[in-house]
Amino acid sequence: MSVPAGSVTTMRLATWNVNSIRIRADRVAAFLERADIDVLAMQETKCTDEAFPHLPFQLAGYDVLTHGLNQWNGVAVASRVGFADDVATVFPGMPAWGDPPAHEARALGVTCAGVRIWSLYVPNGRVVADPHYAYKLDWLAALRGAAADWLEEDPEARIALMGDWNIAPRDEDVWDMSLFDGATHVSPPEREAFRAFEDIGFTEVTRERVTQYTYWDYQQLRFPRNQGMRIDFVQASPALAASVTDATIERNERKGKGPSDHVPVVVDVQS
DNA sequence: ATGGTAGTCCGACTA
Repeated sequence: MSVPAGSVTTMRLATWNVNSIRIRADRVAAFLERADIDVLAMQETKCTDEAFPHLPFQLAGYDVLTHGLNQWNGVAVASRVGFADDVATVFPGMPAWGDPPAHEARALGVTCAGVRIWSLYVPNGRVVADPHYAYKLDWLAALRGAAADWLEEDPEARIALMGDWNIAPRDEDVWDMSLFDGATHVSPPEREAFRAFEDIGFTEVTRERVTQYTYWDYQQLRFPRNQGMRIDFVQASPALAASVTDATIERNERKGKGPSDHVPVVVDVQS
């Protein structure tokens, strides 16, 4: 980014659950170019670091840092403004899962042009009675604790917690609340876990700027009927939230051949 | 029409 000193420039950040990057790399790279994105946080890449398709991103002018262990989960960040060397694949206190317990590939922290980006794939939870649900709440509580510590260390830090939160924080974030009675994504404890980021100073910066679902199930003609959910969000630290100028949800990316079931969420920030 | 969608690695799991 070569600009005259003193001029105001903006940086476009985006997050997108790509639901397998190997079958969608060309489509994702084309979106980055078309939408003029500087940094993209991806979730559900569903591939190992070795298998990640870097070429389409390189051709579009992006470098990609990846964190994938197997065919499940997987996160990555593509940047055309570079990366600092402070890369993290877990946040402090992040819960492990499984037997033997291990950290899943659900978080990737990188710094791009002074913004600390966390690409996050919050555990789904499945059903309220499932151990995955408790894991989800533990994971969110640990993330909040870590984020509070980062802000305590540096109150001016520009931090973006962006990704697939697997939570619909408000009733209007699902098309029919009666169908979600007793389900995950809308339960009070999940909603409180999401809201509680406010208490440590974070602001969800897309809500006040755009109204749109971010996810439509592949089944039951959910997209043509606009029966979706809003579950992808950007929680910004105070310094970053203050520099946000716009936000969009790229609904058109759900159309056409071979879409992800999620669409990109874009945030413009002053650099 | 007793299925239904789409991804992974290849009958089952995840979302």
